[in-house]
Amino acid sequence: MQLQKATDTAKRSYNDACGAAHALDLAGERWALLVIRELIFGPKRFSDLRADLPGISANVLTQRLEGLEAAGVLLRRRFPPPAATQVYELTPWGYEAEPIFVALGRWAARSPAHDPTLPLSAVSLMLSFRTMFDATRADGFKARVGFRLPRDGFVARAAKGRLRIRREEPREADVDALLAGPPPAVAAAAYGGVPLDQLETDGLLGLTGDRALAARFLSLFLLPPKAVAAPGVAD
Amino acid sequence: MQLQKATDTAKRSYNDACGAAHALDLAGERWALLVIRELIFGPKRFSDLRADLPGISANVLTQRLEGLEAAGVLLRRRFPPPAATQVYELTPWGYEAEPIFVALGRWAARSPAHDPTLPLSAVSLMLSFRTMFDATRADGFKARVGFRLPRDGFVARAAKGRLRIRREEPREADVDALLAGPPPAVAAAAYGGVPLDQLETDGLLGLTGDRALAARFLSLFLLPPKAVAAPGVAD
DNA sequence: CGGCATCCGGGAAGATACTG
DNA sequence: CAGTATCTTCCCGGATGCCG
Repeated sequence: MQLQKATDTAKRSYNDACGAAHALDLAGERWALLVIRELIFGPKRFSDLRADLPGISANVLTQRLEGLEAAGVLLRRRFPPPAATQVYELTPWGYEAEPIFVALGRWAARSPAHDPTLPLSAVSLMLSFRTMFDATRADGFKARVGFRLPRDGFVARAAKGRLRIRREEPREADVDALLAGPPPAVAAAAYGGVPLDQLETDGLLGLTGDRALAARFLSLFLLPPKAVAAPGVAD
Repeated sequence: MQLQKATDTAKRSYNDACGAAHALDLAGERWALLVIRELIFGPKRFSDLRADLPGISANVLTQRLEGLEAAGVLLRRRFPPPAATQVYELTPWGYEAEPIFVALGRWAARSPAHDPTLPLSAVSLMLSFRTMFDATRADGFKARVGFRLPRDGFVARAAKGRLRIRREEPREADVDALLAGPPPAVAAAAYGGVPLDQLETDGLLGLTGDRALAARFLSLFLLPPKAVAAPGVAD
Protein backbone atom coordinates (compact mmCIF):
# COMPACT_ATOMS: atom_id res chain seq x y z
CA MET A 1 0.00 0.00 0.00
CA GLN A 2 2.64 2.42 0.95
CA LEU A 3 4.43 1.80 -2.29
CA GLN A 4 2.03 4.16 -3.97
CA LYS A 5 3.65 7.37 -2.94
CA ALA A 6 5.23 8.64 -6.11
CA THR A 7 2.03 9.90 -7.64
CA ASP A 8 -0.17 11.43 -5.01
CA THR A 9 2.38 12.45 -2.42
CA ALA A 10 5.08 14.01 -4.51
CA LYS A 11 7.67 14.07 -1.76
CA ARG A 12 6.67 16.92 0.49
CA SER A 13 8.30 19.96 -0.99
CA TYR A 14 7.98 23.69 -0.58
CA ASN A 15 7.62 23.92 -4.34
CA ASP A 16 9.43 27.22 -4.28
CA ALA A 17 12.14 28.42 -6.62
CA CYS A 18 13.79 30.32 -3.77
CA GLY A 19 17.19 28.89 -3.07
CA ALA A 20 16.64 28.84 0.66
CA ALA A 21 13.45 26.86 0.19
CA HIS A 22 15.20 24.35 -2.03
CA ALA A 23 17.99 23.99 0.47
CA LEU A 24 15.38 23.14 3.06
CA ASP A 25 13.78 20.68 0.67
CA LEU A 26 17.13 18.92 0.52
CA ALA A 27 18.32 19.27 4.08
CA GLY A 28 15.48 20.76 6.07
CA GLU A 29 14.37 17.59 7.78
CA ARG A 30 15.29 17.07 11.36
CA TRP A 31 18.96 16.13 11.87
CA ALA A 32 19.85 16.48 8.20
CA LEU A 33 21.92 19.65 8.53
CA LEU A 34 23.65 18.31 11.61
CA VAL A 35 24.63 15.18 9.70
CA ILE A 36 26.24 17.41 7.08
CA ARG A 37 27.91 19.40 9.83
CA GLU A 38 29.52 16.31 11.29
CA LEU A 39 31.00 15.46 7.90
CA ILE A 40 32.33 18.92 7.11
CA PHE A 41 35.89 18.06 8.13
CA GLY A 42 35.94 14.71 6.41
CA PRO A 43 34.32 11.28 6.18
CA LYS A 44 32.92 9.37 9.11
CA ARG A 45 31.42 6.00 9.81
CA PHE A 46 27.83 5.34 10.76
CA SER A 47 28.65 4.66 14.37
CA ASP A 48 30.79 7.77 14.67
CA LEU A 49 27.93 9.86 13.36
CA ARG A 50 25.66 8.29 15.94
CA ALA A 51 28.13 9.00 18.69
CA ASP A 52 28.61 12.63 17.63
CA LEU A 53 24.91 13.29 17.24
CA PRO A 54 23.53 12.31 20.63
CA GLY A 55 19.82 11.78 20.39
CA ILE A 56 19.59 10.65 16.79
CA SER A 57 18.24 7.16 16.36
CA ALA A 58 19.67 4.63 13.97
CA ASN A 59 16.71 4.54 11.65
CA VAL A 60 16.52 8.31 11.34
CA LEU A 61 20.24 8.45 10.61
CA THR A 62 19.78 5.83 7.95
CA GLN A 63 16.96 7.80 6.36
CA ARG A 64 18.95 11.04 6.40
CA LEU A 65 21.98 9.41 4.87
CA GLU A 66 19.80 7.94 2.14
CA GLY A 67 18.11 11.24 1.45
CA LEU A 68 21.32 13.24 1.40
CA GLU A 69 22.94 10.69 -0.85
CA ALA A 70 20.01 10.92 -3.24
CA ALA A 71 20.32 14.70 -3.17
CA GLY A 72 23.98 14.49 -4.15
CA VAL A 73 25.19 15.95 -0.86
CA LEU A 74 27.14 12.91 0.24
CA LEU A 75 28.09 9.45 -0.90
CA ARG A 76 29.05 6.25 0.82
CA ARG A 77 32.44 4.77 0.19
CA ARG A 78 33.49 1.22 0.83
CA PHE A 79 37.04 0.27 1.49
CA PRO A 80 37.88 -2.85 -0.49
CA PRO A 81 39.64 -5.76 1.11
CA PRO A 82 40.80 -5.75 4.70
CA ALA A 83 39.00 -2.82 6.25
CA ALA A 84 35.47 -3.79 5.35
CA THR A 85 34.33 -0.60 6.94
CA GLN A 86 32.20 1.97 5.21
CA VAL A 87 32.30 5.74 5.44
CA TYR A 88 30.07 8.62 4.46
CA GLU A 89 31.72 11.52 2.75
CA LEU A 90 30.43 14.82 1.46
CA THR A 91 30.61 15.47 -2.25
CA PRO A 92 32.55 18.54 -3.36
CA TRP A 93 29.27 20.40 -3.48
CA GLY A 94 28.35 19.07 -0.05
CA TYR A 95 31.51 20.60 1.38
CA GLU A 96 30.36 23.95 0.03
CA ALA A 97 27.66 23.97 2.70
CA GLU A 98 30.07 25.29 5.30
CA PRO A 99 28.98 28.94 4.94
CA ILE A 100 25.51 27.82 5.97
CA PHE A 101 26.83 26.71 9.33
CA VAL A 102 28.82 29.88 9.74
CA ALA A 103 25.75 32.00 9.04
CA LEU A 104 23.54 29.92 11.32
CA GLY A 105 26.14 29.97 14.06
CA ARG A 106 26.75 33.70 13.91
CA TRP A 107 23.06 34.35 14.13
CA ALA A 108 22.25 31.87 16.86
CA ALA A 109 25.17 32.97 19.01
CA ARG A 110 23.28 36.20 19.58
CA SER A 111 20.09 34.43 20.57
CA PRO A 112 18.96 35.30 24.08
CA ALA A 113 18.35 31.60 24.64
CA HIS A 114 21.71 30.33 23.46
CA ASP A 115 23.47 28.24 26.06
CA PRO A 116 27.16 27.67 25.27
CA THR A 117 27.55 25.25 28.15
CA LEU A 118 25.57 22.47 26.49
CA PRO A 119 27.38 19.42 25.09
CA LEU A 120 29.49 20.06 22.02
CA SER A 121 30.92 17.75 19.41
CA ALA A 122 34.49 18.02 18.21
CA VAL A 123 33.35 19.17 14.79
CA SER A 124 31.09 21.81 16.33
CA LEU A 125 33.98 23.19 18.32
CA MET A 126 36.22 23.45 15.27
CA LEU A 127 33.37 24.93 13.27
CA SER A 128 32.81 27.50 15.99
CA PHE A 129 36.44 28.54 15.60
CA ARG A 130 35.91 29.12 11.91
CA THR A 131 32.72 30.99 12.72
CA MET A 132 33.97 33.24 15.49
CA PHE A 133 37.49 33.84 14.21
CA ASP A 134 38.32 37.51 14.49
CA ALA A 135 40.65 38.37 11.61
CA THR A 136 41.63 41.76 12.97
CA ARG A 137 42.60 40.28 16.32
CA ALA A 138 44.69 37.70 14.50
CA ASP A 139 46.56 40.26 12.46
CA GLY A 140 50.24 39.41 12.45
CA PHE A 141 49.70 36.30 14.51
CA LYS A 142 50.95 32.99 13.28
CA ALA A 143 50.44 29.72 15.08
CA ARG A 144 49.79 26.05 14.66
CA VAL A 145 47.68 24.60 17.42
CA GLY A 146 46.81 20.94 17.70
CA PHE A 147 43.78 19.45 19.38
CA ARG A 148 43.36 15.94 20.68
CA LEU A 149 39.65 15.50 21.19
CA PRO A 150 37.87 12.33 22.30
CA ARG A 151 37.42 10.75 18.92
CA ASP A 152 39.82 12.56 16.61
CA GLY A 153 42.47 15.20 16.26
CA PHE A 154 42.65 18.54 14.49
CA VAL A 155 45.29 21.05 13.58
CA ALA A 156 44.41 24.73 13.34
CA ARG A 157 46.73 27.07 11.49
CA ALA A 158 46.40 30.81 11.96
CA ALA A 159 48.39 32.94 9.58
CA LYS A 160 47.95 36.16 7.63
CA GLY A 161 44.66 36.85 9.37
CA ARG A 162 43.23 33.57 8.16
CA LEU A 163 42.40 30.34 9.91
CA ARG A 164 42.64 26.90 8.37
CA ILE A 165 41.57 23.79 10.20
CA ARG A 166 42.21 20.23 9.15
CA ARG A 167 41.28 16.97 10.78
CA GLU A 168 44.56 15.21 11.32
CA GLU A 169 46.31 13.70 14.27
CA PRO A 170 48.54 16.46 15.65
CA ARG A 171 52.14 15.58 16.31
CA GLU A 172 53.81 17.53 19.06
CA ALA A 173 56.75 18.35 16.82
CA ASP A 174 54.49 19.88 14.19
CA VAL A 175 52.52 22.28 16.34
CA ASP A 176 53.34 25.17 18.62
CA ALA A 177 50.89 24.05 21.27
CA LEU A 178 48.69 21.05 21.82
CA LEU A 179 45.45 20.92 23.75
CA ALA A 180 43.90 17.65 24.83
CA GLY A 181 40.51 17.20 26.41
CA PRO A 182 36.80 17.13 25.75
CA PRO A 183 35.33 19.86 23.51
CA PRO A 184 33.37 21.60 26.29
CA ALA A 185 36.59 22.16 28.22
CA VAL A 186 38.23 23.78 25.21
CA ALA A 187 35.10 25.86 24.73
CA ALA A 188 35.26 26.98 28.34
CA ALA A 189 38.77 28.24 27.70
CA ALA A 190 37.93 29.98 24.44
CA TYR A 191 34.50 31.39 25.19
CA GLY A 192 33.89 31.00 28.90
CA GLY A 193 36.89 32.95 30.07
CA VAL A 194 38.10 30.06 32.18
CA PRO A 195 41.90 30.27 32.55
CA LEU A 196 43.90 27.48 31.00
CA ASP A 197 45.72 26.93 34.29
CA GLN A 198 42.52 26.24 36.13
CA LEU A 199 41.27 23.80 33.50
CA GLU A 200 44.60 22.06 33.69
CA THR A 201 44.72 21.77 37.46
CA ASP A 202 41.14 20.57 37.42
CA GLY A 203 42.27 17.79 35.11
CA LEU A 204 39.90 18.87 32.37
CA LEU A 205 42.52 19.90 29.86
CA GLY A 206 46.03 18.87 28.96
CA LEU A 207 48.37 21.43 27.49
CA THR A 208 51.82 20.97 26.03
CA GLY A 209 53.97 23.40 24.10
CA ASP A 210 53.79 27.16 24.10
CA ARG A 211 51.38 28.11 26.87
CA ALA A 212 51.19 31.83 26.08
CA LEU A 213 50.65 31.13 22.41
CA ALA A 214 47.81 28.78 23.23
CA ALA A 215 46.16 31.44 25.36
CA ARG A 216 46.62 34.00 22.63
CA PHE A 217 45.15 31.62 20.09
CA LEU A 218 42.09 30.99 22.22
CA SER A 219 41.55 34.73 22.55
CA LEU A 220 41.01 35.05 18.81
CA PHE A 221 37.46 33.81 19.16
CA LEU A 222 34.77 36.01 20.60
CA LEU A 223 31.12 35.28 21.06
CA PRO A 224 29.11 38.25 19.78
CA PRO A 225 26.96 40.15 22.28
CA LYS A 226 23.52 38.74 22.82
CA ALA A 227 20.60 40.50 21.23
CA VAL A 228 18.25 42.23 23.60
CA ALA A 229 15.27 40.09 24.44
CA ALA A 230 12.77 42.87 23.85
CA PRO A 231 13.71 45.36 21.14
CA GLY A 232 13.17 49.05 21.47
CA VAL A 233 9.79 49.46 19.95
CA ALA A 234 8.19 52.19 21.97
CA ASP A 235 4.91 51.18 23.45
CA MET B 1 9.20 8.33 32.72
CA GLN B 2 12.83 7.78 33.28
CA LEU B 3 13.70 10.68 31.04
CA GLN B 4 14.24 14.19 32.26
CA LYS B 5 11.70 16.92 32.61
CA ALA B 6 8.81 16.84 35.05
CA THR B 7 6.77 18.88 32.62
CA ASP B 8 6.04 16.50 29.80
CA THR B 9 6.36 19.25 27.24
CA ALA B 10 10.13 18.97 27.13
CA LYS B 11 10.30 20.97 23.91
CA ARG B 12 12.28 18.77 21.58
CA SER B 13 15.75 20.22 21.35
CA TYR B 14 19.06 19.12 19.93
CA ASN B 15 20.63 19.94 23.27
CA ASP B 16 23.78 21.03 21.50
CA ALA B 17 25.87 24.11 22.17
CA CYS B 18 26.70 24.39 18.47
CA GLY B 19 25.28 27.58 17.07
CA ALA B 20 23.86 25.87 14.04
CA ALA B 21 22.03 23.40 16.24
CA HIS B 22 20.60 26.17 18.35
CA ALA B 23 19.48 28.04 15.26
CA LEU B 24 17.64 24.92 14.22
CA ASP B 25 16.12 24.64 17.66
CA LEU B 26 14.70 28.10 17.16
CA ALA B 27 13.80 28.01 13.49
CA GLY B 28 14.31 24.48 12.30
CA GLU B 29 10.68 23.44 12.23
CA ARG B 30 8.94 23.25 8.96
CA TRP B 31 8.10 26.68 7.45
CA ALA B 32 9.82 28.60 10.24
CA LEU B 33 12.74 29.87 8.19
CA LEU B 34 10.47 30.73 5.30
CA VAL B 35 8.30 32.80 7.61
CA ILE B 36 11.39 34.74 8.61
CA ARG B 37 12.33 35.06 4.95
CA GLU B 38 9.01 36.65 4.10
CA LEU B 39 9.51 39.27 6.80
CA ILE B 40 13.09 40.12 5.89
CA PHE B 41 12.10 43.28 3.99
CA GLY B 42 9.59 44.46 6.57
CA PRO B 43 6.41 43.62 8.45
CA LYS B 44 3.50 41.70 7.01
CA ARG B 45 0.05 40.67 8.05
CA PHE B 46 -1.08 37.15 8.72
CA SER B 47 -2.96 36.89 5.48
CA ASP B 48 -0.07 38.23 3.44
CA LEU B 49 2.20 35.61 4.95
CA ARG B 50 -0.31 32.96 4.02
CA ALA B 51 -0.53 34.27 0.49
CA ASP B 52 3.25 34.41 0.07
CA LEU B 53 3.82 30.96 1.54
CA PRO B 54 1.62 28.77 -0.61
CA GLY B 55 1.02 25.48 1.11
CA ILE B 56 1.26 26.62 4.71
CA SER B 57 -1.88 26.07 6.74
CA ALA B 58 -3.29 28.63 9.10
CA ASN B 59 -2.68 26.67 12.24
CA VAL B 60 0.92 25.93 11.35
CA LEU B 61 1.49 29.58 10.59
CA THR B 62 0.01 30.46 13.95
CA GLN B 63 2.30 28.00 15.70
CA ARG B 64 5.38 29.29 13.90
CA LEU B 65 4.56 32.89 14.68
CA GLU B 66 4.10 31.98 18.33
CA GLY B 67 7.34 30.05 18.45
CA LEU B 68 9.35 32.73 16.70
CA GLU B 69 7.88 35.40 18.91
CA ALA B 70 8.82 33.39 22.00
CA ALA B 71 12.33 33.02 20.59
CA GLY B 72 12.65 36.77 20.17
CA VAL B 73 12.88 36.57 16.39
CA LEU B 74 9.74 38.56 15.71
CA LEU B 75 7.00 40.42 17.48
CA ARG B 76 3.46 41.34 16.68
CA ARG B 77 2.47 44.96 16.48
CA ARG B 78 -1.02 46.31 16.73
CA PHE B 79 -2.05 49.56 15.16
CA PRO B 80 -4.20 51.46 17.62
CA PRO B 81 -7.61 52.76 16.70
CA PRO B 82 -8.69 52.91 13.10
CA ALA B 83 -6.60 50.29 11.37
CA ALA B 84 -7.30 47.43 13.73
CA THR B 85 -4.91 45.38 11.68
CA GLN B 86 -1.96 43.55 13.14
CA VAL B 87 1.44 42.95 11.64
CA TYR B 88 4.36 40.69 12.37
CA GLU B 89 7.76 42.25 12.32
CA LEU B 90 11.24 40.89 12.84
CA THR B 91 13.19 42.15 15.80
CA PRO B 92 16.56 43.78 15.07
CA TRP B 93 18.17 40.45 15.77
CA GLY B 94 15.63 38.73 13.54
CA TYR B 95 16.70 40.93 10.65
CA GLU B 96 20.24 39.70 11.15
CA ALA B 97 19.15 36.33 9.80
CA GLU B 98 19.57 37.51 6.23
CA PRO B 99 23.03 35.96 5.76
CA ILE B 100 21.45 32.60 6.48
CA PHE B 101 19.26 32.96 3.42
CA VAL B 102 22.16 34.13 1.33
CA ALA B 103 24.22 31.12 2.36
CA LEU B 104 21.36 28.69 1.84
CA GLY B 105 20.55 30.24 -1.52
CA ARG B 106 24.11 30.20 -2.80
CA TRP B 107 24.46 26.56 -1.87
CA ALA B 108 21.10 25.38 -3.17
CA ALA B 109 21.50 27.21 -6.45
CA ARG B 110 24.21 24.71 -7.30
CA SER B 111 22.04 21.72 -6.45
CA PRO B 112 21.52 19.38 -9.38
CA ALA B 113 17.84 19.30 -8.48
CA HIS B 114 17.25 23.02 -8.24
CA ASP B 115 14.46 24.20 -10.50
CA PRO B 116 14.42 27.98 -10.94
CA THR B 117 11.13 27.87 -12.82
CA LEU B 118 9.04 27.04 -9.76
CA PRO B 119 6.81 29.71 -8.22
CA LEU B 120 8.61 32.56 -6.51
CA SER B 121 7.48 35.12 -4.00
CA ALA B 122 8.35 38.78 -4.31
CA VAL B 123 10.59 38.60 -1.28
CA SER B 124 12.38 35.56 -2.66
CA LEU B 125 13.09 37.38 -5.89
CA MET B 126 14.56 40.38 -4.10
CA LEU B 127 16.50 38.11 -1.80
CA SER B 128 17.88 36.27 -4.81
CA PHE B 129 19.17 39.59 -6.09
CA ARG B 130 21.03 40.17 -2.88
CA THR B 131 22.31 36.60 -3.03
CA MET B 132 23.46 36.50 -6.64
CA PHE B 133 24.67 40.07 -6.97
CA ASP B 134 28.03 40.12 -8.68
CA ALA B 135 29.97 43.04 -7.25
CA THR B 136 32.71 42.95 -9.88
CA ARG B 137 30.16 43.07 -12.69
CA ALA B 138 28.51 46.02 -11.01
CA ASP B 139 31.73 47.95 -10.71
CA GLY B 140 31.13 51.53 -11.73
CA PHE B 141 27.48 50.94 -12.37
CA LYS B 142 24.91 53.09 -10.66
CA ALA B 143 21.18 52.60 -11.01
CA ARG B 144 17.89 52.76 -9.24
CA VAL B 145 15.44 50.18 -10.47
CA GLY B 146 11.88 49.93 -9.24
CA PHE B 147 9.73 46.82 -9.13
CA ARG B 148 5.98 46.64 -9.00
CA LEU B 149 5.19 43.11 -7.96
CA PRO B 150 1.76 41.64 -7.27
CA ARG B 151 1.50 42.57 -3.64
CA ASP B 152 4.12 45.22 -3.06
CA GLY B 153 6.84 47.33 -4.57
CA PHE B 154 10.59 47.47 -4.15
CA VAL B 155 13.40 49.79 -5.11
CA ALA B 156 16.86 48.42 -5.75
CA ARG B 157 19.83 50.76 -5.71
CA ALA B 158 23.12 49.64 -7.20
CA ALA B 159 26.08 51.88 -6.49
CA LYS B 160 29.75 51.49 -5.66
CA GLY B 161 29.59 47.77 -6.24
CA ARG B 162 26.89 47.39 -3.61
CA LEU B 163 23.20 46.63 -3.82
CA ARG B 164 20.58 47.93 -1.45
CA ILE B 165 16.97 46.89 -1.67
CA ARG B 166 14.06 48.44 0.15
CA ARG B 167 10.41 47.64 0.10
CA GLU B 168 8.74 50.83 -0.96
CA GLU B 169 6.36 51.79 -3.71
CA PRO B 170 8.54 52.97 -6.60
CA ARG B 171 7.66 56.29 -8.17
CA GLU B 172 8.59 56.65 -11.81
CA ALA B 173 10.30 59.95 -11.15
CA ASP B 174 12.56 58.39 -8.54
CA VAL B 175 13.91 55.45 -10.49
CA ASP B 176 15.82 54.99 -13.72
CA ALA B 177 13.71 52.06 -14.79
CA LEU B 178 10.60 50.36 -13.53
CA LEU B 179 9.62 46.75 -14.02
CA ALA B 180 6.10 45.53 -13.36
CA GLY B 181 4.94 41.95 -13.38
CA PRO B 182 4.94 38.71 -11.47
CA PRO B 183 8.19 37.57 -9.84
CA PRO B 184 8.72 34.57 -12.15
CA ALA B 185 8.70 36.87 -15.16
CA VAL B 186 11.38 39.06 -13.63
CA ALA B 187 13.32 35.93 -12.75
CA ALA B 188 13.06 34.74 -16.34
CA ALA B 189 14.64 38.01 -17.45
CA ALA B 190 17.40 37.95 -14.84
CA TYR B 191 18.27 34.26 -14.73
CA GLY B 192 16.52 32.58 -17.64
CA GLY B 193 18.06 34.69 -20.37
CA VAL B 194 14.66 35.65 -21.72
CA PRO B 195 14.92 39.03 -23.47
CA LEU B 196 12.99 41.89 -21.93
CA ASP B 197 11.40 42.63 -25.28
CA GLN B 198 9.91 39.20 -25.52
CA LEU B 199 8.52 39.27 -22.00
CA GLU B 200 7.02 42.63 -22.80
CA THR B 201 5.39 41.60 -26.05
CA ASP B 202 4.10 38.49 -24.34
CA GLY B 203 2.43 40.76 -21.82
CA LEU B 204 4.30 39.22 -18.91
CA LEU B 205 6.30 42.28 -17.98
CA GLY B 206 5.85 46.02 -18.12
CA LEU B 207 8.89 48.23 -18.52
CA THR B 208 9.17 51.99 -18.31
CA GLY B 209 12.24 54.15 -18.16
CA ASP B 210 15.72 53.32 -19.33
CA ARG B 211 15.48 50.04 -21.19
CA ALA B 212 19.22 49.47 -21.61
CA LEU B 213 19.87 50.25 -17.99
CA ALA B 214 17.22 47.75 -16.93
CA ALA B 215 18.85 45.07 -19.06
CA ARG B 216 22.25 45.92 -17.66
CA PHE B 217 20.87 45.76 -14.14
CA LEU B 218 19.36 42.34 -14.72
CA SER B 219 22.70 41.08 -16.01
CA LEU B 220 24.32 41.71 -12.64
CA PHE B 221 22.85 38.50 -11.28
CA LEU B 222 24.23 35.15 -12.28
CA LEU B 223 23.21 31.72 -11.14
CA PRO B 224 26.32 29.71 -10.25
CA PRO B 225 27.08 26.58 -12.28
CA LYS B 226 25.41 23.45 -11.06
CA ALA B 227 27.47 20.93 -9.17
CA VAL B 228 28.06 17.68 -10.98
CA ALA B 229 25.54 15.05 -9.95
CA ALA B 230 28.18 12.38 -9.41
CA PRO B 231 31.53 13.64 -8.18
CA GLY B 232 34.81 12.37 -9.48
CA VAL B 233 35.03 9.14 -7.58
CA ALA B 234 36.12 6.65 -10.16
CA ASP B 235 33.62 3.89 -10.68
C1' DC C 1 -12.43 38.90 7.14
C1' DG C 2 -8.38 38.08 10.16
C1' DG C 3 -6.63 35.33 13.87
C1' DC C 4 -6.85 31.85 15.96
C1' DA C 5 -8.60 27.23 18.67
C1' DT C 6 -10.13 22.14 17.85
C1' DC C 7 -10.43 17.62 15.81
C1' DC C 8 -8.67 14.17 12.76
C1' DG C 9 -5.76 11.24 9.37
C1' DG C 10 -1.25 10.33 7.74
C1' DG C 11 3.39 10.40 8.17
C1' DA C 12 7.74 11.51 10.27
C1' DA C 13 10.53 11.10 14.47
C1' DG C 14 11.99 8.55 18.69
C1' DA C 15 12.99 4.35 21.41
C1' DT C 16 13.95 -0.38 21.61
C1' DA C 17 14.90 -4.82 19.91
C1' DC C 18 16.77 -7.64 16.61
C1' DT C 19 19.72 -9.41 12.53
C1' DG C 20 23.75 -10.14 9.11
C1' DC D 1 29.59 -2.52 13.37
C1' DA D 2 25.94 -1.24 10.39
C1' DG D 3 22.08 -1.11 9.88
C1' DT D 4 16.62 -3.18 9.84
C1' DA D 5 12.01 -4.07 12.10
C1' DT D 6 8.48 -2.64 14.99
C1' DC D 7 5.98 0.08 17.92
C1' DT D 8 4.72 4.47 19.98
C1' DT D 9 4.55 9.31 20.04
C1' DC D 10 4.39 13.56 18.07
C1' DC D 11 4.10 16.88 14.29
C1' DC D 12 2.19 18.42 9.96
C1' DG D 13 -1.56 19.51 7.01
C1' DG D 14 -6.56 19.99 6.09
C1' DA D 15 -11.18 20.99 7.58
C1' DT D 16 -14.24 23.17 10.53
C1' DG D 17 -15.84 26.53 13.65
C1' DC D 18 -15.50 30.38 17.08
C1' DC D 19 -14.95 35.25 17.86
C1' DG D 20 -13.54 39.90 17.40
